[in-house]
Amino acid sequence: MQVKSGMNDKHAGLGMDEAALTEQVADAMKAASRAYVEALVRDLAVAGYTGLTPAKTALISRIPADGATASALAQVASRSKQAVGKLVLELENAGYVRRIPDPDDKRGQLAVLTDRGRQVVEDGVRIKARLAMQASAVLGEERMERLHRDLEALTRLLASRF
Amino acid sequence: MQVKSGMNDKHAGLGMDEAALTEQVADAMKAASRAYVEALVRDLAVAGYTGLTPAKTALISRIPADGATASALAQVASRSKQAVGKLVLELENAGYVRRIPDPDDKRGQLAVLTDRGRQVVEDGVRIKARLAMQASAVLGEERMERLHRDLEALTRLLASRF
DNA sequence: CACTATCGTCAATGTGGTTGTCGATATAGA
DNA sequence: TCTATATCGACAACCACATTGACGATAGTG
Repeated sequence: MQVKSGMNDKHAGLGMDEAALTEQVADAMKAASRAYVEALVRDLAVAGYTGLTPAKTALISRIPADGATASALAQVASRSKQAVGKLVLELENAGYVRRIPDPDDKRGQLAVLTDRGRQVVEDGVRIKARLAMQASAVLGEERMERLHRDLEALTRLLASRF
Repeated sequence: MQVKSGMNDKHAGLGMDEAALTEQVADAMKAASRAYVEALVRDLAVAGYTGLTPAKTALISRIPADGATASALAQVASRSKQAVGKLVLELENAGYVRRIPDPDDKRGQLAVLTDRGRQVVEDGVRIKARLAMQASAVLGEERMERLHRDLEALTRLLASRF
């Protein structure tokens, strides 16, 4: 926004530091998001739920009780149909999901949770709640919310800067 | 930490919200870090530097003026030698890097920047500085620093919780 | 009935990474 | 000096995650 003004010289000494700062922050964002997902997957593995990956855990938690088509899941998960189809297949092989013919559409399959699938989703919610409590214990809720807001503000800035 | 106490009922109404919060924050962290890297790569592409990807931009900025071996780069970039070797090869094909025999070690190759490679690193620094300025204009430096600290605190929490 | 949109799948590709293996060279120890 | 052992970079295989394009089959609309 203030980029138009030619006051580059003023920041000459700080330019490097500021650049390093944002890049470090970007690295920190990536590290933190990875750490979160890995903690979730690891805790699930500890609880006995094997064969899960970050992408699969993210997808399975979005399967409603009455099932969903791959296309519907693709929409809510912002993924391609192909990507979802593959993940659903792997979730089926791992025993968390069963695919049944869609009674309303002979083209489609309905992905429904197995008993084990329902269990992993339930335990996933518990694990996420525990992670949230631990995070709040360290930062506090207010700080978590500000973190969330600031991250979204940065995302908006960086994305809409086309 | 407070997980031992059995006061789950007390948070019954908030449990879901808190869980959703951290997951949303994790998504926000991922989105923001992606947006940053994509902004960088896109700005470089606009500046005429094609054939670059996030991983390549991250690596090329770590190549010192006098060059480095793949193994040395692997260490500073926390990647495997193979991953670095592949990226260096692609950077060479794109014209940003040249590999010369290491005078001190007949086994190794030295990756050195070409003129174009030096240019892309320089312009990358400028682009990062601009991104940092824009970010500071939105959040302010203090808020950026707090963001950084909080992200690192969360990463520590999630990683050392094994 | 014909046309078009959508269903899920196949194939190919891209990006970013891993482990294991291997010949060649470095280097330290007996 | 000779012999282990460590390291260099490369090859192959593989994994995770995602994309686009094409396709047959079915749905739905005019």
